[in-house]
Amino acid sequence: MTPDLEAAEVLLAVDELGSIGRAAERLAITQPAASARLRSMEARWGLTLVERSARGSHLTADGRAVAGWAAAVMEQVTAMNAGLQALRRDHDRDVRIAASLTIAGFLVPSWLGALRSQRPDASPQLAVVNSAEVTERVRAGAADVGFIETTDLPEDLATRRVGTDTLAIVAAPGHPWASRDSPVTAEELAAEPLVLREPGSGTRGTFDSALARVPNIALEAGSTASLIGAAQAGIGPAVVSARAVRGQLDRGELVEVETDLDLRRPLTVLWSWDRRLSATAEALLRIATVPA
Amino acid sequence: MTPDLEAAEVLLAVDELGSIGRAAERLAITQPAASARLRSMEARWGLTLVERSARGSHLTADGRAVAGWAAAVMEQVTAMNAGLQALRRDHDRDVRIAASLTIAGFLVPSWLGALRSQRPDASPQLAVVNSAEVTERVRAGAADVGFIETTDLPEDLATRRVGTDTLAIVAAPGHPWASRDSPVTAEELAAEPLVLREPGSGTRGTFDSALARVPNIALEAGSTASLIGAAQAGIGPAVVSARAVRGQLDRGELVEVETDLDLRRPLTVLWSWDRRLSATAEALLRIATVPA
DNA sequence: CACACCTCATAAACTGCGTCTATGACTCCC
DNA sequence: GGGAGTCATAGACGCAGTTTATGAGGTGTG
Repeated sequence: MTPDLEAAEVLLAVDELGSIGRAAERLAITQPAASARLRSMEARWGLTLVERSARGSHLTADGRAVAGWAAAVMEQVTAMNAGLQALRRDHDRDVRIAASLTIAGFLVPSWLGALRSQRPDASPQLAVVNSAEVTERVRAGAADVGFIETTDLPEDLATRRVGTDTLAIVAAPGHPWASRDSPVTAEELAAEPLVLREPGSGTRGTFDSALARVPNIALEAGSTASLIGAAQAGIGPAVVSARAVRGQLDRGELVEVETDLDLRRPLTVLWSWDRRLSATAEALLRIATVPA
Repeated sequence: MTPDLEAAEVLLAVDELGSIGRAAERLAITQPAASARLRSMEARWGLTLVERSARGSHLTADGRAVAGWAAAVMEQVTAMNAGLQALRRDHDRDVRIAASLTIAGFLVPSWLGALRSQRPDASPQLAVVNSAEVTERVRAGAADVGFIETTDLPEDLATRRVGTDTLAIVAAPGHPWASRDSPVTAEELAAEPLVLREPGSGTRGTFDSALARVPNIALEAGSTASLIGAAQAGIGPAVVSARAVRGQLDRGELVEVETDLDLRRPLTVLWSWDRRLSATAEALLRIATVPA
């Protein structure tokens, strides 16, 4: 089901280096091994991805398309690895990060990747907790920097805006709202049974205050994946971070429903005035607060 | 370097099914195998991802974060597989798709994934060629549907808007433009040596006509990856599809430069009036033209 | 024009990882 | 206290992918 990843790595290396042998060297395997990986991938799919010649190898048109997809895969894999590495409770860490689930899921791994390339020596530590707990940890010094997605910021901590998260209302393609032309109003939203995160989460807080009413609950769940699954299953429209459903929207598995409500919320980084940030923490801050 | 993918699959299945044994069943392996995969992943990273109990297993907080990242990875893998499958020159295919590189790279695989889930029997065939060639193939009947990203549409074919692609001007963080507050003007763009796609590509065509001048070339390359690499290396600002650099922007490896120019362009699907579309082709069309 | 140098492919042996079968320990619940 | 579920452990097996060693083909050069 999930093969070819090593082969895809070879493909990318060949694209960059122009030769199977040098690609092998880069990946620290022998040339026949690299060759075999490529050949088995080509055989599996019945495609010719690489044009071999006596003066090196270059990708075919198909190969270039596949390389593009492979790069996207590798990007996610790298992000996951960066996240995993940071999740490890380590001895000599450099930056202790606390982040809420949404930010940890969709932004932190990218930042960690960038941090790692800027400062290979850095060993960040990541804790994934809810927004309130993030604030608490930063205040207590258990985390050096914290990332939250709530609108009300603590007064006693240093804050800086790092971006915007937009909530999306998404419905299965068969849902009546999927084919509306007019935005859904707050009244309608309050009347419809919805699929929501649990109270206490930043996502839910944002939605509740934008709605200014008590929502009607079809299902409450703690993980984004569950919400998405429920919406797809037709249990009801779900309210989730737009970033989390980009794939499903592109694929037409879910449809975004327009609304009157302002569902944007600032993403904020927190740190304590009292403690000075390490150089690594400052670098992370700089990466995160890139001029959007 | 790229391990744990099978372990990540187990993790996702455990999250969904609540038990290692049932996860194993879903993945068509035995329970000890699934257990071993998980344990080796946990050992590798020094984390506890799954809380085992006599009444089943559920993810820890760390596990939930990892599962989110894993889902993103699997999504890309699925997209790549769908693309690979469609790339295969097949005998009994159902829809022959032609798409330009940008669309093939970032949208088609998602659509194919959705198509596959709607019509598991479908066997789409994908050709990745430039915009002019796409039109030609549809006209000649060598492709059933074509996707292009140029503004001038052929009069003799049926067309429908499927979305918008926005070009982004991106520069390395060290580049002077990276820290500007004012948009870059057409004059400035024309004066600066830029990293661009080759003439004839849809991307280049859009840029040239928006610029309405002859650009100054720092480097011309045929693949998006090369452009990105060149921009990161500081050879000059690059002009690429915004979708292609989302990761680099999030990670702060590149910075988007604001501009006066309108760099949006419609994405269009083409087909021939003469030939009737297969049911599968129609389904694909419906997926692609989801109400944005 | 021949030789050196690069490319990639082939062949055979080996290593080891991951899997399966079989079993056991534990917890919960009736 | 038995039964039904959970997951872990142990040992044997099989095979996939690797390495080393070699060969074949094209390119360029003195």
